[in-house]
Amino acid sequence: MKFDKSLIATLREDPKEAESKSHRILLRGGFIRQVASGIHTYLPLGWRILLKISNIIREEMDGIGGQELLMPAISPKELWEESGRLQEIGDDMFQLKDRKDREYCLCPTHEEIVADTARNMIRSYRDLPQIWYQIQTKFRDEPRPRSGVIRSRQFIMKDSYSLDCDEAGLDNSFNLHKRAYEKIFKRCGLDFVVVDASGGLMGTGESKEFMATVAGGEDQLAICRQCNYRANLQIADGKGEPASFDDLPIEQIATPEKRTVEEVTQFLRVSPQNLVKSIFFTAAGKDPVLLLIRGDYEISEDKIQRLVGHDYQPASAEQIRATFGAQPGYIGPVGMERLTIYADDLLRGARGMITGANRDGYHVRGLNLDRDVKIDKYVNIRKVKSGDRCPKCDGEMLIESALELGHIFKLGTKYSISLGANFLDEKGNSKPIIMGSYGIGLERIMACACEQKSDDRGAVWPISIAPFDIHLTILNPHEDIVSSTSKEAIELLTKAEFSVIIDDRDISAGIKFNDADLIGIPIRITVGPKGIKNNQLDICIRETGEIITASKTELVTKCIEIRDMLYRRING
RNA sequence: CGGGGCGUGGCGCAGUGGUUUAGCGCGCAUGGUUCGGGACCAUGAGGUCGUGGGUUCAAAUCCCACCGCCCCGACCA
Repeated sequence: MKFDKSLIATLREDPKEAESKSHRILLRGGFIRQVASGIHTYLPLGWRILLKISNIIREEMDGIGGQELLMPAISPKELWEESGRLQEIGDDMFQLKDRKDREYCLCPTHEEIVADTARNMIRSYRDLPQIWYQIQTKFRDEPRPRSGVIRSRQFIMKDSYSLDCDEAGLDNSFNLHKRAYEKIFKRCGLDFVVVDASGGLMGTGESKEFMATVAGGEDQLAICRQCNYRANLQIADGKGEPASFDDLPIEQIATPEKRTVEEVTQFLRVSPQNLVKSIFFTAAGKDPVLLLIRGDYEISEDKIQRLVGHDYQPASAEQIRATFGAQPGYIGPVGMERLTIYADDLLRGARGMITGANRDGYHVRGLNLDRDVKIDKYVNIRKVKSGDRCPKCDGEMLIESALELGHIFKLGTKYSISLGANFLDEKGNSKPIIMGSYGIGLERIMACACEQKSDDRGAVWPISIAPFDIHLTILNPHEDIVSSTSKEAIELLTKAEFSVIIDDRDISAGIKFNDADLIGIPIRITVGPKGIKNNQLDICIRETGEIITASKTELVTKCIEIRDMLYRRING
């Protein structure tokens, strides 16, 4: 492909809207173009990367017996009402009407369509197991798209779905996906870890996330320094140190305008460990719960929702005032026997604690959990913090920021039951199909490669997903000797099945080199009059900056060597 | 949804009530000189100053409303 005839517009300056590394590089290098918030055009260079990624994914999905199909991006609203997810997904769902006023959703994922297909096509245990997958555009009306392509409202996902007769079959499909995913991300040249994750709205079954460790990622992981325990911070468990203080009689103390843990600890000159935070959760039509946690920890909403249900949310200030007779910041468990109270297990037996007095401007001190409060249950509802001990091996836990590349879930029967996707087993009994669902964000792989592999000059694409293998930079293209040599080189390289982008623009060398660095093709070959005089072409490896010289006759062999070396570096 | 910021040729910006045709750098077009890490000269094209209303003799500039985009937070299969 010729550079000057292609739709590549590199920008000299960073576009002002781009903040994250990947967003800057993708915009500046002409890989993507933003059309609206969270909605992008993938320009030829970016699209070639996404196609390379798709091919790797296809190979590995086909390798585990996946069958590729394509479901519609648009679907009748009723399907989502049937599964109950219209309400769960809420405003994140893009919706539209046709000319007859019939209502549709733009699919954010496809469990409902899969279950609908299965209920019509799967009859017998003999039809199972199945793995269906597609590579398709998804829509989610994110409240805040960010970081370019990392959190967008329209994006490409490989989603697959497994259908099995029983749990053992699901385990098998799940493990097949786990291994395929490990191969996929490795082949894309990324550094990643597999962590325990929360099913969220997908269900409560086992789930694993494939996380790339990057600075400024959207998610946080708790990772043990010693063993292999690693989990999404939302669900991670850790051992903390219990803390207890002097046993004193309970008394009210004035804490005017001191609401937050920080304000109260400063005002009373105590440590955050000495405080008990009270968090009130409510759900429509259900009894509210009061949750207690020590001041030096944050609650994990995920753990709480697992405990009480996904419909529970933090209460509004009005609900808090109505129940406790005090403003948020001054509420506490004392005298609230009529409420269900769950306390974090680190608070078990704690004495001499400080908490809200259910009176504006006052806290109580000398709180003894065993003596002064009726705790219904002690459970772990806190987020791990750096320095906590690993639940498996007691090693030190670290918190790292990460980017979610893929997520695999054991759905079980959530969708097959709600949509009536059943099969007949050997004995002729009708049973719900056991499902799993498995997603990979394609643009996130592309962005992640930027985040992890680029340098201050621009992108450094892993050769497996690079838009081209070779960037041919032709200097002084009008000199006959240069043009004839470069023609020969192109012919040789093309014959050897390299994909080549050819830059013979009549502009200064520096621009061409800088563009090549920015675009980040793994191998750059320079053809110029100086080299030709010495019968040599320069081959530059983008990743290392290493320059290897080759004569025309050696060119192809050396490029093959370098390409193989770059692949070995990825695949080991 | 809360807080902050920004909308002026393709990109980055200046101009914040009164110099006739709204500037600058980059890019773009034409011609010429250059040519191994963002060269130079000359000429030229390109703008409803986000949108709508208002104030004024006069608005990119002041006021009001709306829209869009970015960042932090809330949220996030």
